[in-house]
Amino acid sequence: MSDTKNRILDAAERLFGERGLSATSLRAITSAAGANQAAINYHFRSKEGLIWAVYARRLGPVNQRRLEMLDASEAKHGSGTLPLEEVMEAFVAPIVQLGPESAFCPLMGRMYTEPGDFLRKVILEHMGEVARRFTMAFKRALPEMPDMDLYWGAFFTIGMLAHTMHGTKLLEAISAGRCDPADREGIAHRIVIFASAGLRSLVGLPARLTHS
Amino acid sequence: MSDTKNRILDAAERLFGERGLSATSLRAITSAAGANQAAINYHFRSKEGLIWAVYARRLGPVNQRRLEMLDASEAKHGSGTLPLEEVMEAFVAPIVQLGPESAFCPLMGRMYTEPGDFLRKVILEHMGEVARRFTMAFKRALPEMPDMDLYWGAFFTIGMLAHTMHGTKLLEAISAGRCDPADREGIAHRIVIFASAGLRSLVGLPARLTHS
DNA sequence: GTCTATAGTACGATAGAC
DNA sequence: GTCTATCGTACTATAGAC
Repeated sequence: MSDTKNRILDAAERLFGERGLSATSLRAITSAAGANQAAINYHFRSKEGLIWAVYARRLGPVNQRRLEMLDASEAKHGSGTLPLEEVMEAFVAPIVQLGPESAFCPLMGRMYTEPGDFLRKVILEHMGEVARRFTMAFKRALPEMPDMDLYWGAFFTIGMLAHTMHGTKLLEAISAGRCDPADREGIAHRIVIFASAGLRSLVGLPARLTHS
Repeated sequence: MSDTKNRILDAAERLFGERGLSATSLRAITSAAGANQAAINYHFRSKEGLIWAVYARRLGPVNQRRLEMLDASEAKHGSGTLPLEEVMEAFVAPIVQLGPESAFCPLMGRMYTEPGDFLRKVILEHMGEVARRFTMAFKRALPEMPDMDLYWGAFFTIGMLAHTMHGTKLLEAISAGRCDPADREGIAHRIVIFASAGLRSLVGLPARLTHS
């Protein structure tokens, strides 16, 4: 792959993350990459083609690592029940540990909230296998849990995760700078603990809706 | 307030929510509102002025309701410990129950993730009082909890909430349409239960980080 | 594979009549 | 308070030389 192509991908990843997809012009990207305006059209055909390539370059490895960790957990526990925290960690750790220095994090965090239909195709293409495998795994980890509660819990978990990936400026504001966003292992563990406890708490929810 | 001004606000709220802030042109807004291009400049001075007005119109009432519910809870329990679920409900319910028909929901959901510095000023202006009051309330609900864990938990809770506000298309995809996003009371209760359990689970976390 | 040059369109903002 | 008309700028995409 040409050097120019990679420089464009790097610049696009950073600028898309900082300014959003629609607010980032191809001019700004080629300028930051030290490339010519026409290079994007040559290498990626269009702005959408570039966006697709930016996501594809990072999502593949992250999802591969997720599935590897899940494979390891399933191999370890045979056909028995899977520990919820282990499944959750396989889902959470590979993306959290991209690290705060990765320019891809804000894009990962906005993957589900960026407007436009185009990103949906990216999600469908890249997340299908992960969604299937982890849905099965969560059911093996919480066999007594009704499917509906599990769907809600997975939805909430993805929300926490996306919000955390997008950025920790809000966390620094909330904590007046006392929480350390660079501690990726701590973040991953906190998400695993919080989401696992939250997921378990939804079991048999209707009976508990009377708390108020 | 003039009729045109309100029609512009309604159209802007809807289009900003559907397409994002930077991808929505003032032309599209005035066209949808049946107003003249120049009307936005007359009423709101600029695109940023319009965005500010769109947020201000909805954030005020939501945050007022949050504080009212918190006031009621504090009045009920005197100077004692506050029930965590009650504080959480005061924070969550007023925004969740905007209802899926409210065009403001996606904007609320992207409030923390839309790129650009301008929205930060909106947040600072409108969320300061809520942040102060609820930080104190959560500490009263979980007096034994270290501040740091509480900040993390609040951060995660805001993430779940924002993600849920933004839209439930992902939830419908996950659940194959079997979860009902129109059941706002059910959503609010699920968030309250999930986030409260998650928050409690973070207490004394370091000792439990050895699970893996 | 990289460049220059440009077509064709859309943008935010404003001036000035009514 | 609402209109028409327009300025100046920025955009994506492409054609065609090298």
